[in-house]
Amino acid sequence: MKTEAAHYFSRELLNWYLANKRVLPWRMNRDPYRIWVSEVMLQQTRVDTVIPYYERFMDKFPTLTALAEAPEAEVLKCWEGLGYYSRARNLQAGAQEVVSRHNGIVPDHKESVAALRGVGPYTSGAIMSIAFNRPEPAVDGNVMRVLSRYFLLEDDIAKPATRVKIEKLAASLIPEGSAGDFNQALMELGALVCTPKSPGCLTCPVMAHCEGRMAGMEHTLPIKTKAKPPRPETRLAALIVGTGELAGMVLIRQRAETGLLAKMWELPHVLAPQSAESIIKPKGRGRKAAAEDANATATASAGSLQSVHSLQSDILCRTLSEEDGILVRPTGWWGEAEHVFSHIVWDVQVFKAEFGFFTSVDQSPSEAQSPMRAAAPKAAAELVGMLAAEQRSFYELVDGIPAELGETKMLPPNYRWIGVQQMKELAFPNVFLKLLGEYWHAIEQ
DNA sequence: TACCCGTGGAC
DNA sequence: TGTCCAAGGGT
Repeated sequence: MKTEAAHYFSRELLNWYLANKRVLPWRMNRDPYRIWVSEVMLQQTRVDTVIPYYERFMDKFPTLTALAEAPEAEVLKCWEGLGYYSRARNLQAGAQEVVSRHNGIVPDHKESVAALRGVGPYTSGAIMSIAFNRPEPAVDGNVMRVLSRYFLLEDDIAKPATRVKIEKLAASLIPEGSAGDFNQALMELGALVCTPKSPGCLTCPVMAHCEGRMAGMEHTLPIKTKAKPPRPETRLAALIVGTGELAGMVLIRQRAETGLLAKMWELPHVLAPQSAESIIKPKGRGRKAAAEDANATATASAGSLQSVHSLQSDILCRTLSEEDGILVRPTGWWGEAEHVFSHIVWDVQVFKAEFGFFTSVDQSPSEAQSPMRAAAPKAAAELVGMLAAEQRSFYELVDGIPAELGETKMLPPNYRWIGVQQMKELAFPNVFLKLLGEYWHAIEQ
């Protein structure tokens, strides 16, 4: 059953959309492949951000077959900077499924589309309605906000059950024969008028019967529980520069096939142990205050930030040898960068380092020669003490590596030396794109 | 269910 | 500067 208010809502919204819809590159036609790519890119991503990526992507992979047959690395490179990289790999996997299971034609069949990799309830509904005009709901954050306000729904939209409920409502509102336009109208209204912060009720085509607005609740709806704040992590990264024949090159590594930033390239880095992190970032304090603390502590003990950096670079090199089996020696602190994920915040401390062997025995740290040892903050003293013995033998090992072995034979399979040119071929997360960009720029001078 | 997955813009 | 959050899906 459909109430009078619902009829009014659907009609007015649809008319508004037809008169006000934006011109967007994925609205040129109703090619299911083009719709599909746009919907995946638009997941958790703004229209303005997506447009240039979409243009480049469709230019490079104009057809579903082209995408299915492309090297995965090229797809990932095309997605570089857009985030949520599993979307790119799942999209290609989905395209390959269409090739193998549906003769390369996106099926006009709800269950088949929904079964494709990376296609969930929203994307399935979007493809079915926009490309095939099938009366399926496509409920995203916009739709939940618009309908929560219009029908004064106080369900928590962060809960999956709420999306299911709103899907049923949205399905009941689809006007005969206009599923694609109506679903896009709901999202367009949410994006342009019924916005999260300051909804433009005065220009809203359905203001007259909006229950949320009539109750004065347009600013409090929708109800949404707050997300957990991201956990902070200090990452110790190595900018390992080549010497001799490898001068001008940098050592990078590729991440694992699953998980965070899967298959992306990066500077080698390790998680700073809690004990070391707490020296720099006392609990519950901001980074700035923490840095001042570190300064103050270090100054008081006649060491300075240098001592903290020395401790960190020792941990970095030791952990890198343990975890990846590569032997490097730090040559100094290089820089810092922040990287914010949905659930983690990285404070990346970058240390310059050299690979493999060292010719000068004088560079070998010892109790007497390492300023960091003598000057380490009290909190670090214990940790330094524990590490000292291992540390000495570690550097003795590093110093003993012959040059030719160090430079060529001892790279793990996921490690590569690159010059500035390979940056165009390999996909990096933004933080390493930025850091490496700064490095190439610096050595140009 | 509750996490895990990026990034940038707006306020 | 911090906070929210954007056309979500996978596990």
